Amino acid sequence: MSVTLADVARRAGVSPATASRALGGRPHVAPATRLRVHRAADELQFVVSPEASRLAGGSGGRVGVVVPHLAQWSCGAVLEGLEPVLRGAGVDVLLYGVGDAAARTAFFADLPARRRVDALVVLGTALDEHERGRLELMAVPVVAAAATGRQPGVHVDEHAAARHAVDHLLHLGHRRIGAVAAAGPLDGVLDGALEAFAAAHREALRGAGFPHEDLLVRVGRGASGAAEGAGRLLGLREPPTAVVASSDEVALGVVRTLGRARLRVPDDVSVVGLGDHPLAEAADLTTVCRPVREQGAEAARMVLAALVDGAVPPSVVLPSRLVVRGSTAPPRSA
Amino acid sequence: MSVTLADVARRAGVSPATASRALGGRPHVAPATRLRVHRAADELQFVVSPEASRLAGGSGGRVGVVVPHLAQWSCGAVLEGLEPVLRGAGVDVLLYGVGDAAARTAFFADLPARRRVDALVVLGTALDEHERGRLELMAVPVVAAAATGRQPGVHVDEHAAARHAVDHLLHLGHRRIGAVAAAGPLDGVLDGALEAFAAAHREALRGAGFPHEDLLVRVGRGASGAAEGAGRLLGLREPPTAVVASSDEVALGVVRTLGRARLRVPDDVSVVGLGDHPLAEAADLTTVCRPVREQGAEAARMVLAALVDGAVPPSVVLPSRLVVRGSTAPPRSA
DNA sequence: TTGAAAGCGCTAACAC
DNA sequence: GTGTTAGCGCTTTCAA
Repeated sequence: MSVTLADVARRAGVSPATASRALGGRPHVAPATRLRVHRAADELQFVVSPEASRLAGGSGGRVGVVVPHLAQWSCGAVLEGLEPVLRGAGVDVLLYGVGDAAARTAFFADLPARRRVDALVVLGTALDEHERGRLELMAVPVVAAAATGRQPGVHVDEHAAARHAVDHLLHLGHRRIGAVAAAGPLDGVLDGALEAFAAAHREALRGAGFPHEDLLVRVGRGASGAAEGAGRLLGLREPPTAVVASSDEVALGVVRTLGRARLRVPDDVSVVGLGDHPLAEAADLTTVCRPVREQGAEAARMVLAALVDGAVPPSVVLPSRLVVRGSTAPPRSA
Repeated sequence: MSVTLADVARRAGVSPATASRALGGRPHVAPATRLRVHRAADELQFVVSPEASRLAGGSGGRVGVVVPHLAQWSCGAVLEGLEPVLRGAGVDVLLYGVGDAAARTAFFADLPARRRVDALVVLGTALDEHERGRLELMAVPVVAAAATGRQPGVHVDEHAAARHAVDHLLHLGHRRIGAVAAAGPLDGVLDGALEAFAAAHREALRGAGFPHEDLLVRVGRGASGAAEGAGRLLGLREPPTAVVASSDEVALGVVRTLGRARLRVPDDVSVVGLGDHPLAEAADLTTVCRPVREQGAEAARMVLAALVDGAVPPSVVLPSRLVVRGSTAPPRSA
């Protein structure tokens, strides 16, 4: 079969216990012995059996990541930040997709992660009361990586992000700033984010003393939602000179609809997105960058800490940052 | 501590051995006994310890997924297809990111998956000789889910995909069809895909009897690459009336550059992408859809099969499909 | 059909 | 510093 620790010990001329200590980096091993053991392990291409190790009370952490929409770039980006930190600390990363409702229900009903992971990271999705209760049953630390939310974890201030966008347009001299709110990059799951978006738009305009009524349109997701939103804004008696969208995806849809109506961006209408989608640069879209990768890394650090003392560290809110590109300009009249 | 099998056995009034058989669905257990054991397990909320189970020779599959770029939507989509199939079969999915070169080298050097997984799925990346050798050392089935490639697994015919795109333009009446080849959605890792793209473009034009020299430009990745590509095509003595891009990302960059040059899509120039990016619909981009999700699901089925009989089933090539949207039209003169 | 016993490969006390 | 001993929680012969 496979090479075992006993093999290594024999070859190094020590007992399994010593070999274990040496390989595990634990104290009370003479440097020379440690070296011999390591050499033997290398020669034999030994790798510890995680099952045996854990069963015997060893460390070997594993964290489960609960992901709603893997194909969503932001989830991937968070994972991309998360994974190296975790793996660097020697912990395995288990994936649990809860994309459709059925899978989600099944996950929380069966808790397949039970006894398989030592901690959980929940990406970009708000848990309801019942789900939270189920997770508690696992008795492992849970950290969230999502939009502003009540669960302990790493969040991004969606309200501030939206404010950045609107403030940028106000700063450029726009007064009538439309807003298209559609299910965002996280696909309606960050419901809180949408509210924050609406509130930020209202506050910013009201604060500047400009009207905001009718300037926010709520639409369905996808290309059709964006098109509808742009259409409704355009149909206004006095159409806005600028538009903020609840996500870059929506923003791109708006740009396209504008183009169809023979309106140029940014000459005729400015558009700002939210999220700094990988394609935003190619599309030359002004947007607000959320530090998604960093969010993942930070969440990873939090679980790591939780793995040590069993308690989840205090929540963190990461800042977002305006990225000015070519889709915004001062209004025509200015 | 946790509820153990022994607890369940005691409560059901049987021996651990019987409880194990009953819970494991193995034969030689009286129906009544089986029922009692299951009931006891439910009442105690018992979940087997995977470590102990595996250590003792039980089943409990785990497959590792090696992913180059998690934030790339296509990787996420493949994962989204893969994960439910695997988890549905009761196997855990472990994530191994090999994004940057360092992580990649480290992965193949340390083989951290060794002894931790029973099979491996490699997403969208070609392995070199050495890497393949390292993987072999793990002595587990490996299936690829990538572009056309030599490794056994699930592939997509990149050549055919590019042909769909060019043929569509030819069909519309275009004769001068430019091609912008940049590191695609999988970021240069599918090197083979780029060659297939170039070859398909050349073949299609040559087959139709049209010139193709100078009509293919190879550029760097990112927005600047796309811009450069479009620029070079536009700078030709006789610029193309249509452009195919090696990915939707690049296509969008081309569209943007065209717009800056005051050229309308598709009125002045048609543009086709490759990949059916989630944003392609919002951007109204004609493209070729690769069945990424299905690719993941199929790969999952292959590993599942491999887990049973230890051998990887024969490779599969999935078809791609043209998706006509608003970025293509007959040429002006037509 | 069921139970008893023997490990799977490792780590953690506790002796030396 | 190092070896010895005793399990971790399960599955699996082998006997009953």
